Amino acid sequence: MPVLSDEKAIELAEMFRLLGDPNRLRILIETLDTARPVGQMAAKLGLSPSLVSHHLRLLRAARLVVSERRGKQIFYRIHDEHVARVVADMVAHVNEDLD
Amino acid sequence: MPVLSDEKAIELAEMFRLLGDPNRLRILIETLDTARPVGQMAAKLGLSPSLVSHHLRLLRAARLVVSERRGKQIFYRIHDEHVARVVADMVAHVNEDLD
DNA sequence: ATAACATATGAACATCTGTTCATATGTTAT
DNA sequence: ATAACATATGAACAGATGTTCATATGTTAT
Repeated sequence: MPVLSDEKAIELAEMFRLLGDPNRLRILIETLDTARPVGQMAAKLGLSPSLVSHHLRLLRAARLVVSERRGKQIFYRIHDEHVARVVADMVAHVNEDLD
Repeated sequence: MPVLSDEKAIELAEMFRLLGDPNRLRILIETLDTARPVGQMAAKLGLSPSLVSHHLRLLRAARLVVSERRGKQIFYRIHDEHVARVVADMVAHVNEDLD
């Protein structure tokens, strides 16, 4: 992890920033195991479909999730395994507070 | 990655949020390979010592870095390998934009 | 003790960000 | 075409956040 260009740092930070909101993070986590439609996530998480859609737009623009239409619904799933690992590693870190 | 409690989600998001600022992320990355004093990082990154100190306080409070005094200076280094891996994985994701 | 150095802290401000609400777009039925 | 459903979009507002500046604390020398 040597020198990192400022541009890369900004791009990286942008990714992390998107994971930095509780609701947006919960939405992303929902897409980890399988593709899910907006309404289902909204219902499960107790959020308005509008809010979930707003968050998914940001996650999609940052290539953290991908979308696919199936009939009336639009399914979202995680973009790739790297993103899943990022979340998993942070979970491991948080669960390590037994100091 | 099944169900995640709301409290855990908030704690997780807080970690990611801290990595979500470019300057704060660059500071954290400086501490990845070895412990570094505040002034050195400030000089290298072109930031004021005050700003670096503010950011390090947040990173330290969130247990993302640990500090150690050596004489007049205070050295900061990454808290553990999990955090380092989180950053490395996200770097891998960003560098994968060859779709 | 005083000076010089290194870092920390608090307040203040401008900017950014998540959320809500209303409305629009697109899809599948009747 | 119309209705019902699913998601998207835009504006607007309240609250959060990064940065600066001034000042304080702590450390090593003289």
